[in-house]
Formats: sequence, C-alpha cells, structure tokens
Amino acid sequence: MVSTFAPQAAGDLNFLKKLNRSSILATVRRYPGATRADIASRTLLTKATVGGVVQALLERGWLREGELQPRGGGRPGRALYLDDSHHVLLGADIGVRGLRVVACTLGGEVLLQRYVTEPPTTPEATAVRLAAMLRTLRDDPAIAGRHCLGLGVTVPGPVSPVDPILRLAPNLGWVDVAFLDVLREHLTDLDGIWLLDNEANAAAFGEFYFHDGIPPESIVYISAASGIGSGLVTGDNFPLVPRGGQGLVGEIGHTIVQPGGLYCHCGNRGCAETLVSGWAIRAALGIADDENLEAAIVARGNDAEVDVTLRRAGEALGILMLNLHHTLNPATLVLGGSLMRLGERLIEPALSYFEAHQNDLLRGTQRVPVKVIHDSTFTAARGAAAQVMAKAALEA
Amino acid sequence: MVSTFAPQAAGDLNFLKKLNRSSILATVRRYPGATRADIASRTLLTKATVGGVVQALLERGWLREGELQPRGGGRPGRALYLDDSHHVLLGADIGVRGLRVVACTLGGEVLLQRYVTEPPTTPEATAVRLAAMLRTLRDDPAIAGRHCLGLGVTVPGPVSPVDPILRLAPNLGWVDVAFLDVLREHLTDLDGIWLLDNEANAAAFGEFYFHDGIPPESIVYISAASGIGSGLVTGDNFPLVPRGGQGLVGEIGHTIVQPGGLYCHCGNRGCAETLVSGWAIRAALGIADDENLEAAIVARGNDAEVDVTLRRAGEALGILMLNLHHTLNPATLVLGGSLMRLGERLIEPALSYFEAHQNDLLRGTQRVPVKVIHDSTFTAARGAAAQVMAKAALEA
DNA sequence: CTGCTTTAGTTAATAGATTTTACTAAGCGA
DNA sequence: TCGCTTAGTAAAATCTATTAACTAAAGCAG
Repeated sequence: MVSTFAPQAAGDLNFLKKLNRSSILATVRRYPGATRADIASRTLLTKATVGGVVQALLERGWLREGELQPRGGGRPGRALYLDDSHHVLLGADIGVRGLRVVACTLGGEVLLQRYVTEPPTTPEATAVRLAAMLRTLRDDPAIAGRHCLGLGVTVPGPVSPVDPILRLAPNLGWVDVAFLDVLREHLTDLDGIWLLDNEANAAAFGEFYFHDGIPPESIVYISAASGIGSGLVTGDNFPLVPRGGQGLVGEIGHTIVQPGGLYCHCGNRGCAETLVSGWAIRAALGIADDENLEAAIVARGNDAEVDVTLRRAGEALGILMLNLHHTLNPATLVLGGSLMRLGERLIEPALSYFEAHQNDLLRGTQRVPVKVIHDSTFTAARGAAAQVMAKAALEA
Repeated sequence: MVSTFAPQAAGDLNFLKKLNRSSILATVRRYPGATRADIASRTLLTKATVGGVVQALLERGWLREGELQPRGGGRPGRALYLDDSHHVLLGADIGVRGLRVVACTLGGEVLLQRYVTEPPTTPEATAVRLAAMLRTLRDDPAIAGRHCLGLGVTVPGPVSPVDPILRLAPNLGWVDVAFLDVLREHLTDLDGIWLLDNEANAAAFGEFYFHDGIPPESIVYISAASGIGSGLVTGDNFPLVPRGGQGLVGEIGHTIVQPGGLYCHCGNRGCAETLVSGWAIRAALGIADDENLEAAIVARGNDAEVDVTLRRAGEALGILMLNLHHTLNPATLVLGGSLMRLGERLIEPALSYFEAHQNDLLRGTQRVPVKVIHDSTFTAARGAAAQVMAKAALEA
C-alpha cells in the first residue's frame, strides 16, 4: 500500500506535526464551521495544540474564521472554514476522447473548467495542447491573485507506483510515458506540486477527500468509459490509495468474467472490457470510433439490439460491482465515467443485479450504498486537484 | 484500510516512539545481525535514537546482542538479533476439519505445535477443546519460563473490521460469534493480547511479517480449502491488513467467475467456490464429507474423472489468481490451504494459466512470483502469532 | 446589575522524543 | 605509534505536545 506521504524519514517530530495538521484540516473539511474546541474533541488533541496549528493555518491562508457559534451556556466558539480565497488547485484529465482541466478551491469548489474534444495523439502534442489550456486557466482573472499549490494530471491507464510514469494506455496508444516531464517542457512557469495518477484513482480520491460530512470507511470508484477501471481509497483522516506492486490495483477491466468469452485487446478472453466498455459496445453495435457513442445510441431509439447490448453490458457491470464487493469490500461504491451518460438502459441492470446479489453472503447486514455520477466529466480532474491539496497540506 | 494500530490519539509523542520502535524491530527482523549503525542508516533515524531504543529493547528481552561485525576499516559494530528466548507467542487456527495451535518465538520459529482432527461443532464445544490444547501448550516445559505475549485465533470466515466477531463461517455453521469471549470463559488465566482474525488474513500477515529478507511491497495469500478466501498485507515497516467496510476483503470465493454457472451455497450462481473448493470437488466426485479428501482422491488413482475435475478446479484457481492480479495487484502471490495437498494435478493448471496470461497487460514487466505452500497446516496459526507480536511491539 | 457557572481560547511551564554536537571506543594500515 | 575510519554513548539543544493556570465571553439567577 503506497501512502500519499512517506517522504524520507518516518519518525521525526516534523512527521508528527504534519500528521496533526492533516488531521485538523480534515476535521474542518468534514465539519465546516467547527470551532477549535470541536476540533480538539474530535482529533483527541489538546486545545493548546489545536490552537497553535489553527493559528499557523490562518496565517498561511488555509483557514478563515467565521461567525461565533453559540454553545449551550458558555462562551461561544469561533467557526472555522477552509479559506477558499487565497489558493487554487489545478487538475487535468487526459481522456481518450478529450482533455479536461479544472481550477478549484481548497474546499473542492470548481472555479473554472474547460473541455476540448480531441482524438488521441502523441504525448508531445497532448502536452502542448494541455499546457495551453492550463495557461489560459491560470491567467483567468477569476483566479488571478491566487497562489497555485500545484497540478495533478490523470491518465487512462496504470501508473507506476514508484515513479510518475504512465505504464500503458491502450486506448491512447501510449506506453511508458513520463508525461509530467513532457508537460513541464511546455509549461515551465507553473510551480508547486506536480502529480500523475490513474484517472480512476484520482476520481476515487476526490470523492473521498471532498466528501460532504464524514466520509465512509472506504470508497471504490468505477470508471466506465472507453475502457473500464476502478480506484480505491481508504484511511481515517489521511486517505491512502493502494496501487499494488505494479500499479495495477483496480485494473478490473481485465478481470475474467466469462471464461472462453470474446477476445480482448489485451490478448485474454472474457475480460470484463469485452462486455462493458465503450469499445465493446461500439463493436457490438457497429458504431465507428469517431462517432459520438451517446448520440449514435440515442439516434437508434428503442432498437432491440441496442437494448440487449446495453442490458448485457449493465449486467456485466453488476458482476464487476459484486466481485469488487467480495474483493475490496468498499463501504461505498461510486459509478462514473462517460458510459453513465447512456442512461438507465445500462445502469438499471447493473444496479439491480448488484442489489439482488450483494447481501447473500452476510444476510441482514447493512447494504453497500451505490452513488451514480451521471456526468463525471470533471470528476477525475477534480480528484487530481484533491491529491495536490492533500500533499500540499503536508508540506505547508 | 484498517490499520493494526490506531489506538485513541494519533498525534502524541508516544505514537512516534511506537512507530520508531516498530521500525527498528522490523529492521532487525529483516536483517538479522544488523548493527545499531545499520539500523540507523536504514530507518533514517539517528544513531542516538537507535541506541536508546535498542537499549530499551535489550532490557526487555526483545533483542539480544551477538558477535562483532567487522566493517571496512573502523570499529566493528555489535550484531543484534531478535531475542528468541524470553517470550512466546501463541496462535490457534479453527479449521473446518480440525484445530491447530502453535507456540512460536519472536523470530517466527515454531517451538511447539499440535493438531487435532475434529468435525465442526458449536463455538462452546470448540472453545473447551481449544482451551485445553492451549493450556497443554503453555504448560509444556519447552516454553515454561517464557513470558506469553498473547494469543491470536483465526477462523474460516469474515471477521468484523471493528469488533472481534466472526460474522459468518458457512463451513462451520457459525454466525456472529464473539469467539474470544467464549474462549476466555474457559481460559481465564492466559493474559496478554487476544486477537481474532480471518484465517487467510492471518496467514498473509505471517508470510509478510516473518518473511526472510526484505519483504515484497505486498502479499496476497490464497487459502484454498473447504472454502476459498484470500488475505492481503502491505506496508513498509508496519504491515497493514485491509478489511473493508464489512470485513469482506478477500472473500474471493464468492466472486462470480462463471455467470449462470452452478448454484453456490451463498445463493448466487457461478461463484469461484463452485469450481475450486473442497466442497465443490467433493460434490463433483461424490466424496462424502466425513471422508478424507486427499486419501479419497489418491485411492482413485489416475481416474479420468478426477483428472478433469482437478484440472477444471486448477484453471478456476488460475482465473482467481489473474483476477486478483488485476484487482489487488500483490507483489507476491502465495498459495496455501489444504487443497494444495492434492498436488500437481490441481496446482499445475493454476500456475500455467496464470503464467500464460499475467503479462498480457504490461508486457515486458517483471513477473509476479508465486509461492506454493504445499503443507500449510500451521501457516494461519503462525500468522496469528505474528499479529500478536506486531501488536505487542507497539505496547511494550 | 452583580455574581456564579460554563465553555472557548491563550499563555507559560513541563514532559517527552529526536537531533545535534562532542566525545570515547575500537579496529586497520602505514 | 600515528592517522584514519567507523561504532556507539553522553550531554546539550531543539522541537512537539501536554498540563495547568489564566483570560474571555456568554447565559442565568438573584
């Protein structure tokens, strides 16, 4: 399990301070308007410690004070909020069908967003295009005076757990690309933290980190688009993203769901992606790569062939959800990715399959809630921004 | 991801000390004979800090000094080893076909072991039997003078991530059993740490914790016995065992591998357990529950039906391995459980299926090593003992 | 209005852990 | 024997959190 921190030394006093700072920030993020006393009781730190850290965070523009919060009887406490006015986080998402960038606040509010449709090209050309988009964003008057904490970039494929290198993105045609290095050549004047991660990991991180209220014990985000992948996040006040030995955690598109089934581009047979993925649905329905999938399907109306294809894909998605339930057992499942735009004909079979089977193992237990993000255009990019913030919180 | 520690407060100085103590112990465990200077350079702590902690561990009987280690030129350092003479760790494994207990040293060496075959019975009766076995063990002259650090118990089913409660063990017929409470009534005079965990989790923990040399980034242990489950462990010098929202992490026996396949006792169809598990093989070959599976199969010789059944089961196991590779992506896979005793007719198809398909996603990457434990009778019990040690290291 | 009680937050002193610095110990080679 | 190098220890310094004492602010009773 690769943690987001783990710099060099683990046991120095500085590490302790980082931990407590992250913990205090997490509390304010989850309970906006919390007072110093609230934080102290939640984190189990003393009033004095909390007071000191909060003071420092106020001075650095990470927190701001709000109104007085009357508490029964005694002196009211001062509400604390994340300061959404001094900093900005940048996130970028390199998708198979386009590029997306966002600028957001410490609270996860998206200030600016931009999306261009573009077929896959070389890392070089993509970097040029992305650099231009990011410059436009950063120079926008809406975020002009803000201090940029850094940039997170997501890609549709596994990233090495040790270096920021994209190992493979079949739908992009990229292999072993150190994309941040390429990008930096075209974006020399953007400093702060630079991160590269898999798209589903980043999305999962964002859903967890910017969760309203107390987040669940763990979240799995399933990204169903041209390919299919998932990301897992857990951790109390410091979210961890397991990546595994080679960065393949969550590459569920290539789990075998139908032994002896159709051939997958990975060479195996019966991978989940042969049943639920943009390319599988296109192949089944004869929709060309340069056509818009959603539009093409809408155009076909209530065609029975479409119905069957989407229902089958949905059921395969339900199987994937069930298998994740029995392998990673997240406390919450989130469904996202462009396929969600295909609507209920795909989603309903997935949900009902999962609903019908999830509880057969532990009868009577609480159900696993499923959240569907119907438009997840900027989810991954925002998640990448969240990762930047988590990392910056340790350093600042 | 539930960590093994996480007591109440996270950010006090005491926590730091625990972390460093664990880190230093982990270094000695991995590099027997390391000197204080070696430890300092590996843990990035200073000589002074290491010296102090080592001193304390020597006094408490956790470490012992060995011979001088000449280092090029300068003064030789003093070798350090885990002290195997003062403490003892107890581990117990409640299996579907019997009870196993072990007593082992801080280094993971098994001092005593005991195994009784016994069909499933009630928690109460099992506790009585197990308590007697543990008392026999503890009173054995071989470990008489030692201080017992505690007891770890494993069970064949998911354990709640928050309380030491066995949620469900279908092959035992147990539901929601707080087994430690039951056991304590019959074993009142054994103090120290008491732990309850799933059998595969404990086995995985043990393989990781007592690993010779530097352990891999992560380990998944697949336990193939009456049922089939898996355990995952990761973490640098402090191993973490993810359990998920409900303790179902690694319940891979109920992942769907063959949609529309045979009915499983869990109510779903095509679960992995319908293909690779003691009960599935018995059902396919008509072997009764009270017969010894291995003996019955040996008795049938080279029967073609047996061959086909074992080959099919092996291939399903290979699929499970591949799916775990693409979901948890462990750096090492360990195969254990009583089914391993059925030999190559089962194991070979699994390994070759996995070998043939694992690298199709990231071509040219290092392969994932697979370790087969042919006799894993005491693996889980020893793993439970390892968990006791890890916990005790934080407290002592 | 005053005084009492309660809760919030700050400040100074204390305790505990690591690091820094200086020093001693011990081996090797010229 | 001297010089060099590495190992380990001891005392002082530094940093962090806690403890304890105190101030601040509100509600309530009289």
